[in-house]
Amino acid sequence: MNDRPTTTLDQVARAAGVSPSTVSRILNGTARVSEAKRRSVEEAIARLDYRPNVLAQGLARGRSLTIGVLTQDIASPFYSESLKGIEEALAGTGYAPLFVSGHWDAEEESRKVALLVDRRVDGVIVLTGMIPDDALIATAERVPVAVTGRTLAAPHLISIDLDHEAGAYAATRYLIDLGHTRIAHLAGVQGHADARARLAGYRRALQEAGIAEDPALVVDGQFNENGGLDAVNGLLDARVPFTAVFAANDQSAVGARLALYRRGLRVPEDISLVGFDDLPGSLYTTPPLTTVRQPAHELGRLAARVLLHLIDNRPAPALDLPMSLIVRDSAQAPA
Amino acid sequence: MNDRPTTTLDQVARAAGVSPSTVSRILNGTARVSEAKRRSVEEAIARLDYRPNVLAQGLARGRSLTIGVLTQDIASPFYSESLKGIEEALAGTGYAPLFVSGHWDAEEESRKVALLVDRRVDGVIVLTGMIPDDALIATAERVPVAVTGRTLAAPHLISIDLDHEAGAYAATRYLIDLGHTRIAHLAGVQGHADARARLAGYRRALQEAGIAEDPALVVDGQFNENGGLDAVNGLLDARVPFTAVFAANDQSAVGARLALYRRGLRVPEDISLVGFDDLPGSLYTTPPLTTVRQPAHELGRLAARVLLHLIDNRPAPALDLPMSLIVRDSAQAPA
DNA sequence: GACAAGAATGAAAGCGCTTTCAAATTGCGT
DNA sequence: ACGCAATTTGAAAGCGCTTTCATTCTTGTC
Repeated sequence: MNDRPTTTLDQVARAAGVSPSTVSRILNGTARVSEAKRRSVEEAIARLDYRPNVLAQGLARGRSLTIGVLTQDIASPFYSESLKGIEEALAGTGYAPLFVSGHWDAEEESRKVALLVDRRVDGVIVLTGMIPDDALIATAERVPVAVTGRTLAAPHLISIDLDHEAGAYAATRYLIDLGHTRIAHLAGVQGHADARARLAGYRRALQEAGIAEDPALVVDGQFNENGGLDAVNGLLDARVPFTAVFAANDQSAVGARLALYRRGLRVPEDISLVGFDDLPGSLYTTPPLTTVRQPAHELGRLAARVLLHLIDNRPAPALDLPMSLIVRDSAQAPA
Repeated sequence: MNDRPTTTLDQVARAAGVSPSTVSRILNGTARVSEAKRRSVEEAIARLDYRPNVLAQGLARGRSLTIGVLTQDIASPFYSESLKGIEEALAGTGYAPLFVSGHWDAEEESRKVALLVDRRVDGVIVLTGMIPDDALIATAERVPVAVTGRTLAAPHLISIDLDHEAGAYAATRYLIDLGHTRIAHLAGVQGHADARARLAGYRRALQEAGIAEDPALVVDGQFNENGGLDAVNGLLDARVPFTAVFAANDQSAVGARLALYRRGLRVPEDISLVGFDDLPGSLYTTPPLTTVRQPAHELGRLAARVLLHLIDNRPAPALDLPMSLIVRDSAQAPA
């Protein structure tokens, strides 16, 4: 660019015949100012179309009015709901969210968090992720942090976790109560905490029902469509008998559903299917998917609110968010 | 926060026994510096764990290294692909994207653009939207703008548009070539330019094929799942005969598909279905959706690249991106 | 009507960095 | 060994705003 006719606070001050301090005071309501000057300044602001430079304000005040948000994939149907929740919670507070993606890579996540810190964000929200606890605790020494998907306590750090184990238990239990005993599980990404917890819930439900776990029934679903597709194909090819599948997330459930469709297996008449997450789209799959609802949107909202409280040292609001089974049409009693 | 032990460039300079200018020069490679000082400064930086304050840099240089991105809904499956493309194109350039959402409201879009300008972003990308052309041209006077979804020419403003009419024509033509003559169209949001263009393409294909347009066949699909669902239900309830539906976007196609499923109508055996957009999920619907591919990801990438070129006055790269019909399994010749 | 207390205002320093400008250093030719 | 140009370096002035501190102007009080 070449031509940028930005008008500054000094110009406004001069135009209004007052000092810069006065203009600043009026802008921020920092102190009482005589009606006459106020009017004259406001007039000058309007006339010159003056807009404060947020960067300069940030530098002077030592706060950027920006919240850094580390997500894994900005296009992930699940996390983007949380982003939306964050955006919503921040709307009207003056803070703007700065989103960065870690792509499920601890290294990259660390780099991105560093980027946020370099930009002097006033707080950081970490939506799950593989970044180690210590790294998080360390950044919490420089800037308040709110993290989801793990339980962790440290100064200037607050964590919000949901009970994935319980959610998975409820889903599996539901299938068992329907009469299923051969329930396949499409497990999530190895090493991912949520994946582990969901598997554990699946196991506990089986165990409580006195159903011996068949290792052949738990296969890798990768948390994505293609993984679910491959997993079910594998099961079918290996002729492992099953009447239901509990997918570790909706995306792999959708993949599973397609695999079944291709083999001419009907859902839920031949095979019952239950997912996890309750993505917006899961309401419109054929048939609509029975799934465990994760309040992604609320989670984002809550994380943002909690962080704001942390930033100005107010006591944090309540932190519990429920998981709930949403019964739709993709599961029924086995034939 | 209370304790923030940020180390500054001055401290580094003092620790290394040089002037701040020298440190700055080393940091930015702005000028040659003796090997000895360089080493000493680098050592000090490492020892103090110094990280430049990007805000301060921005203020001093007059550029924030931030690109503002106006999208409509950060959780939209379509636009988030573009966001990802933008993120990708910006990675490694030093620029970070600042995403804001306009929610398809001209007013809100304007406010959000203002917010971006106040934050002194170095450029703005507008992903479609309802904000009027003049408003865009006006902001282009303060900061370079790249806008998609419309054709517009102005200083410091570049637009990238795709040929929606042609895409819709191709989709409709495909159905006609398959032998369909009763083709319903689930139109997009009223007043939305893309919606209009797609409707026009549908009409042109019909016309060229000598098929008289039946007004009863074009219904409002609202660009979303529920709209598609309602639209098809309406069609079915009104007993309007049709053998195929061309939805103005994939989301409404998914809704349509569910409506058909609920009525026991098979896709594609009974009704053929074609969408528009090629969302990531459309590959996994049952059956996989035949649709017009919009290169959302590439569009984002291109917009970002073009903007970067605009920012430093380099000639812009080529701007054409193709729409293409992706044939999958949701359409076939009528029974 | 004089004086202390309070309110409104401005001067100036500073936030952390870049960059111009001038001074100090170096190298080189002769 | 000397002078000049080419380098390297530092001082200092911003970038646009906030905020402390001191000053001036009002009030209210006796």
